[in-house]
Amino acid sequence: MTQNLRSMVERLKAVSHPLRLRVLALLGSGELCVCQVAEVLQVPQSSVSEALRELRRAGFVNERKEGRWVFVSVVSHPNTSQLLQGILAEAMALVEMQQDRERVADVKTLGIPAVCCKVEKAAKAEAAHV
Amino acid sequence: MTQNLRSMVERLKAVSHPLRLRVLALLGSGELCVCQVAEVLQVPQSSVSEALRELRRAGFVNERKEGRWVFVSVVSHPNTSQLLQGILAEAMALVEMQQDRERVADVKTLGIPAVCCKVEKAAKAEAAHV
DNA sequence: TAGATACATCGGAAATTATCGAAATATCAA
DNA sequence: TTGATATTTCGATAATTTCCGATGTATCTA
Repeated sequence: MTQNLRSMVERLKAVSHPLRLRVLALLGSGELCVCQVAEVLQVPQSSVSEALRELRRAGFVNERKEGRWVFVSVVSHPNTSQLLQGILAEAMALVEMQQDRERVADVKTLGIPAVCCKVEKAAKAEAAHV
Repeated sequence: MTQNLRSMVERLKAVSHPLRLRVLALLGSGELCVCQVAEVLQVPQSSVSEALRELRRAGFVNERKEGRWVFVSVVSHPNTSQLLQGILAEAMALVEMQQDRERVADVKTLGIPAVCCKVEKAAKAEAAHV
């Protein structure tokens, strides 16, 4: 709101990208840490990190550090512009996003250590195909 | 609505561009012909034409041919998605757009011939700096 | 018909963006 | 401290986008 043309275009560019829009829609269901996002979307961590950087620059997501982990979420609704609300609502309604949400549910029930910590993740994977 | 990720990204890309967003916001105030848009924004006709092509592909604007002129307008509101409404509302509120709207008022009162037809336009320009 | 003109498309060089492995940074745990 | 690890930043190529003059197309008028 009350911004200029350039900044509005930058904000729109931030979501004009498949991965970045997927990440935003994913966070629409609640806070996640970076490795959870990478796990759900099955993309390199560096790509997720860069996507989040752009979404942060656009003012769409917040970050919260907790030790080694960085938790990201959509900015709180009082400050949310009508623009973000419209984009988020429509993105979350996409068919592709429902699959992502299913994977989020799994990842959340497993918990962060099983998803993000290498050793526990490896152990879980091993147990999966005995 | 009820679209896929790819098409939503394409629609967002269509407005992630200064000229295209300006054109959309301009049409938010009402129908104009292509040459009026070019005159108001002071950009080459080919650029306006290309901008409108993208906005049309994205489903944001309609066209209506009348002889040599092509009139363009924002798609009618019943079919308008929440996404377009949010983008249009925010774009029309930008400071840059108020200046554009002032120029639109001038252009509309002059009428299409004085703005678009080369001979009348030249006569008007000549009269302006006698 | 011929000329004028509103608009669309084309060409193609310049600028921007995407992508992801590799290296850097920061935090934990032993 | 040393090693492990979650995340960010860097590098560098590939792909895409931007931009506008030149050309093409369709419609008007004389």
